[in-house]
Amino acid sequence: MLNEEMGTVVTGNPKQADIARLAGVSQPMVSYVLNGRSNFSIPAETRQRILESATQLGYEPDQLARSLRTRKTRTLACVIPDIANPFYPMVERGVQDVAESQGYDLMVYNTDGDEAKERRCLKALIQRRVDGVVGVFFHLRAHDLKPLLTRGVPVVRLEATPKKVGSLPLDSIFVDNAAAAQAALTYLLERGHRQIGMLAGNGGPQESRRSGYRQALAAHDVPIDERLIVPCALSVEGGHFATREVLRLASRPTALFAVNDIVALGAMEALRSEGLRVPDDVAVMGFDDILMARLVSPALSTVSQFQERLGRRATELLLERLASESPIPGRLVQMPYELVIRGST
Amino acid sequence: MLNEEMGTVVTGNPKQADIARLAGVSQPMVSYVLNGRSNFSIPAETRQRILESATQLGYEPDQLARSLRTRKTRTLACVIPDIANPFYPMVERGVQDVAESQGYDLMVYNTDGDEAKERRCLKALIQRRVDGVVGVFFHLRAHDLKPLLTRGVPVVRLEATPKKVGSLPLDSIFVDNAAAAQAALTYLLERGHRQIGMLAGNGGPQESRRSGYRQALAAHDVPIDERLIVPCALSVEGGHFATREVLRLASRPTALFAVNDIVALGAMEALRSEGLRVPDDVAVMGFDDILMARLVSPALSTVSQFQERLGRRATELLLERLASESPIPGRLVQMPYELVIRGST
DNA sequence: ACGAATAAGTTATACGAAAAATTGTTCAGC
DNA sequence: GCTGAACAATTTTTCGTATAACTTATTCGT
Repeated sequence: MLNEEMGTVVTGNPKQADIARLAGVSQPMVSYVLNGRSNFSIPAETRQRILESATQLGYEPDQLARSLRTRKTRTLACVIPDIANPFYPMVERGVQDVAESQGYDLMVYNTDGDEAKERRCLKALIQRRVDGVVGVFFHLRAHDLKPLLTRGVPVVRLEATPKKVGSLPLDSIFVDNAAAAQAALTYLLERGHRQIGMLAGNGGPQESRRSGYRQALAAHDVPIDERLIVPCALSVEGGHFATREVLRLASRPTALFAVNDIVALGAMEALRSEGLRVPDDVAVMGFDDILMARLVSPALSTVSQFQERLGRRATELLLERLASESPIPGRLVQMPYELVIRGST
Repeated sequence: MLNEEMGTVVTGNPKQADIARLAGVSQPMVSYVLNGRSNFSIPAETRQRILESATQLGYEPDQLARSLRTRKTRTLACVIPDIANPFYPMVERGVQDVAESQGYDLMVYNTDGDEAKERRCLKALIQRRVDGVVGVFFHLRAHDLKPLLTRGVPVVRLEATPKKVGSLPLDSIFVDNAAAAQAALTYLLERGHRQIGMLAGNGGPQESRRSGYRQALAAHDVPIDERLIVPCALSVEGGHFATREVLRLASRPTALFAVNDIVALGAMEALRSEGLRVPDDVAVMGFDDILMARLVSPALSTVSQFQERLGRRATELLLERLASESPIPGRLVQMPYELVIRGST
């Protein structure tokens, strides 16, 4: 298309300068009108002319340029280990919905709980100048997040245990995993189980859940048989395999507590393939309450963490900081869990 | 901290200009060294001085400024209906992995298959100057994507039917859902089923699957009983409810074909609650092969679309365009499906 | 010894929008 | 008639980086 003034061909996107030329005003005038924030009045006729030129050219503002100038990207980041882990989609959805409601877009990073990836991700967050971060970090501690925090980027961590708070813009939102695991175990103990296997790996919230397991047994004066605590990969196959292991023991357990629902499903699969009935021969308890839990049969007893609410609340904390002018000291927010008893126990 | 030259307080992030001052060179020199792309040589000593100054100040490049200048954001967008739908996490993961391997970060948008949200999303993609988009669009057609495409932003659509290709940078990658549904139905027909119910709603790929259902019946000269085609919401509850409906019919089906696995699981739930055995009383066939499918018992027969591969391949197509200097005409790529027979049929 | 080529920089400008500073003009008040 | 608000709009500067274009010595071939 041709520009009437000079006959030059206009490549690329129309910008405010193009609108200005067409409307016969200056570029800043266009900016003022389009953003509606000028401390002085603009004649309705001029305003109209500018708006019309804008639509005529099909103008779309360049967020990059705007962000560079304003130092705000209207972008949040959601850092999680793995979106393919059924626990996280609902978390992300919660984050997304709250972010979107306030006009923020979302970047998503999968770290696989890998330290190198977490660090790479951190660097990307800094360089991209995201406005805020909600994330699950298995390796990065408050100290590692400092480069972000001191640059004024608030972070909300999703945690499994209470964390110390400081003055940096770092909040922690947590479900007390140890207490939740203890509640689950207590239920099994009260149902009369004494030989209870635990399937868990290392890292992340698994430690807290295992310690909840220990505390519950101790509280009921049940001696802890270390052989019943079986290391296990966080997958269906991991649960399957670990269950076969534990069934070989002379002191075969009457109940299994899996570190999460995926592992629990693997356990149920293994039990079924061994011809054992759930819950009559072996009871199974999971953790997380993913969608699948209520759909298997028998339906899986588990501990719900209300993942979507977790994501929503975390993002609310973040947005609160972004809205507030005065600095807010670090906060620690506890979120509820709920023991969900179904057919598997 | 103080700047030695003027005693001014340095707020904000260190920038190249700060490094330059510290190293006693000009800002462009810093840019040249840090990016390693100068057509002229730089003495090792100067280079060293600059690099040291950079690390000393804890410099992190500003992607915003860089993107504004280079017109590249190294950002891809992944547009999907709902990450909480178990079909999509693996797609996203595939996209993410390929994107990451080439140094691209990912923005994720959930549209809920809602037209207004799809349009809002489109606007955001334009304004943010993402480098490319892979997405599932239920409402936006090629024409609607033009604002993106003419601005040079390539798009890869995930589809359920073959699409026309043009000269714009728009690719379609599809699994022939009609053929896949037909294959699933053919299997049921060959197993002797004649009364086969279909649970499906409207929109998206559901139309293709329903038409595959019709074609298969027609090909086997089985008259189509419209009452067996039950409208159904895309959820476990939807499947449950629709199944109860279909069981009320005088001509009760001996098999059910659900439009996706979630609905199929709802159907199995309903059948179980009615005291019917799967597959002996009623066989159930799903679609998608989500993780859950193989974990329920009986395990669900279904049609796999290899979601992760879908996401990976789509992103590869996108990156191919971004890497290529010469324009590439629109492409249409067919991806395989696979009938997965398990215990439910 | 001369011009050309090279080394090692510097200066200037663009990217697009927003914010700050500046220039005119009009008009009220004295 | 003059000062100074009030207004209307313009011009300039800024954000941080990349890159083209230009400068100044120094070296080198002939």
